[in-house]
Amino acid sequence: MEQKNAPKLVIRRLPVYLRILDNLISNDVEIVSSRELSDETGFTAEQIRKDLAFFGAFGTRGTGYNTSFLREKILKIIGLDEHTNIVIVGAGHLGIALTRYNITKNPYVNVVAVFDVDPHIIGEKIIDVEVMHISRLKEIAKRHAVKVALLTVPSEQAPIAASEIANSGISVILNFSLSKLHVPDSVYVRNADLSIELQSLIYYANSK
Amino acid sequence: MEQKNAPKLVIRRLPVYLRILDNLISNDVEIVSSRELSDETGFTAEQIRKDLAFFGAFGTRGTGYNTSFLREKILKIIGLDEHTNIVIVGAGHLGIALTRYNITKNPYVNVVAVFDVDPHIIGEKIIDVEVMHISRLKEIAKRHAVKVALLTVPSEQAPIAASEIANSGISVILNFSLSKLHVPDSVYVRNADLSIELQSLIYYANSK
DNA sequence: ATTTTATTGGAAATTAGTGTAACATTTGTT
DNA sequence: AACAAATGTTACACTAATTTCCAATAAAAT
Repeated sequence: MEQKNAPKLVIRRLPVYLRILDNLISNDVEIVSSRELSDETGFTAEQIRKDLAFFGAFGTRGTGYNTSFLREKILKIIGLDEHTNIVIVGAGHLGIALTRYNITKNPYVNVVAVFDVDPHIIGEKIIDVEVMHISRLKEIAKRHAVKVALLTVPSEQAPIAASEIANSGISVILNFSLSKLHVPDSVYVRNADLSIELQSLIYYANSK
Repeated sequence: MEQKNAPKLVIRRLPVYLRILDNLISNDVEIVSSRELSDETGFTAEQIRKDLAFFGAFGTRGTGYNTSFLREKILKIIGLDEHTNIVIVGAGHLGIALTRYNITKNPYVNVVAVFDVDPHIIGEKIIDVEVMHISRLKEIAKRHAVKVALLTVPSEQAPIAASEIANSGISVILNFSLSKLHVPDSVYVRNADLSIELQSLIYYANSK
């Protein structure tokens, strides 16, 4: 899409801007300056301008950024301008939390279904999303062109679930389990490991 | 503890090494090379050696690293050599998931209690951890010298909960809500924002 | 005992990213 | 027309992080 690869850290900041824009728009704010974004995010105004300028000139000099326009641009950059279909594999507490969270708070991502193996919960609904048996994963993934799976099963079951996901044609896994996943190169895995997050935090807690 | 500040990214990788060492030790593996750690983690062997060498010379040349010795060293560096007491504020699905997860999988961190305001769940137990009313937070935090709180309440309630946490003497918050927390400077907040993680992931999913 | 092989650890070079500043440019307002 | 406000662009220093290279060391093989 762009000539140069965007720095990873820039990509991580874009969703932060997006959220603030959503807030501003719902409060009928039409214009925002990099200074105001700085106050909200904690990043410096210069950095915010540079981040945005990396992808193009989205602001108007002397005025600031049009919130709706900037929001559209960021959506397009991230690739959220069309709804992204995802599935959640693992209907435990974490899977349920993520499902509800996405449905209620994340307007850009659509949870198509939640998968599990426990017969007691199959057929239940989490808000309006059905819990299905994992054997239906491939069928559903194909039908809805699912790109991303959130993996929230217990670590012991993660390798099997991961190979089912890979087999269904899904190419990106956000792995919440502790297990290292061995999948074909065509599948991109990002680990979102909450206990690692916590442990690295404790380092800073102790050095205060 | 050390002369220079350790790079943040090194600190984030240490828990990864720790987990692998735990696995190796439970399989009675006594020696591991940076090459083998590389295979497990995906980081390069050179980087792993450099990460560890930052804190001292823990390996023996020609051989590798003694797993138990290295584990002890890393625990000491992070500050996990003595158990760290934490609390979880918010007994929803995410709070319950994190509580169970820590109790069963994270031997270094001790969840003292879970707090909420919903009278229906107060007094219940999550495995062996009691759910208490938030009004008891200060008392419990003082008694158990709690350093860290995981904040898992809905975003609307996050600011109030955060000020209760700050008021209880806890100095580090891992914030899972979407809300930006305004707390005194003495409190360190780290945002663990799952939807931002997901959105930045989608950028990479689309650029494949 | 000597050579070979495996491996760490440290120095140096390189790359990536951030912070700061300066300033031309554009827009809106008075 | 003049002024104020804000972006976008460039330059540069600084810091963080990674990669590369190789000497030093230890164990294994001959």
